[in-house]
Amino acid sequence: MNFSSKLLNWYDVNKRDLPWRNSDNPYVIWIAEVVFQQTRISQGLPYFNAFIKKFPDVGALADANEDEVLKKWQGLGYYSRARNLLFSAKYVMNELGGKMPASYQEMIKLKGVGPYIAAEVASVCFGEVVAAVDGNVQRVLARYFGVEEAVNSTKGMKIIQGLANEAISQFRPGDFNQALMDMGSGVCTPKSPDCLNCIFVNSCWAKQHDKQGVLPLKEKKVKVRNRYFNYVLKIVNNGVYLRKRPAGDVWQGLFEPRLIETIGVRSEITDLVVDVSYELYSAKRVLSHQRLFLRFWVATGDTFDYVGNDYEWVGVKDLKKFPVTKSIEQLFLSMEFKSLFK
DNA sequence: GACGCGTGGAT
DNA sequence: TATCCAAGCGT
Repeated sequence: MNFSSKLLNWYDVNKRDLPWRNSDNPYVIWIAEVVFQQTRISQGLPYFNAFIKKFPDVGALADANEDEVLKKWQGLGYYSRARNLLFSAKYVMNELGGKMPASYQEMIKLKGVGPYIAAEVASVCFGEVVAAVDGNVQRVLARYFGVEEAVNSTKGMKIIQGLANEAISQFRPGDFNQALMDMGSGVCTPKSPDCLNCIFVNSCWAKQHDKQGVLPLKEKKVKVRNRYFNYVLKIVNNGVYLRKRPAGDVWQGLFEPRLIETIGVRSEITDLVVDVSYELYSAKRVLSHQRLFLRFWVATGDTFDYVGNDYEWVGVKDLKKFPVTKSIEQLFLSMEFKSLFK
């Protein structure tokens, strides 16, 4: 039995029961693929469900404004995904007469849809024989076929794509793609793969050569940038003002208290922010591409120019009210100030 | 092709 | 605690 048939037999018994698995609605599959881009199932699942509930079809999404969409995305990360979804939904309504694309070539024209998502939607929804190569597929194929080229290099990606194109089922391309993903997610995992329970234990190149802990090879890391964020809280009418973060930076379009960014950890912040009652909390938060050092302050009195004119402040009616208690600390600890807007 | 983009779980 | 990294894509 060939690779594809064996894989599909395994999938028929072991496929995961996920909310979008029994759907061939391209809108639903599209949303799912975007939500779970670089994101674990456990982390994205509640967001996917809430998003589909709030925006059940492409028309509903297109009718939303950016704040509404971002609100459903808050806490998930990679916020340009949400903005691209909205942009593309409007594109579908305005340019495609409200009808979702019906092919790989049409799908990939959507902003935020690349080769992987286009192939996934096309194979699952339209039965197109196109291999969807993501991190899972890279790993499974690199190990099974013994690809020793770095999978994130151009050469390595072409090799993997070629192997996937050869292996894909002509009859069940969508199931094939999802089966490889389930295999990579549950059996052929990045660390300590479950080789003894793998159907390919006797034919996997990496297993035969004891290289399953080494493959797939990857090239270098991205560098991390340090930044220092000093948040200054001033309680006004039992609420705190938030601003919308500007374009071209982290947390774009989300809300935050008054921010003073410094070059390093600076004690002069007390010179900038006069009449500070106390430093509420000091912490650092590590992102994958930036290391943010966050410090929180509480300002009292009128000497601190809280309502600056350098950015858009939110109206008083939208303020979340809370007393100056430890709850603020917990609010910041959990970064929930991003979710103040209900 | 290189770089930027977010969060939370695992080790 | 520090590091890695998980269903990619846009610029």
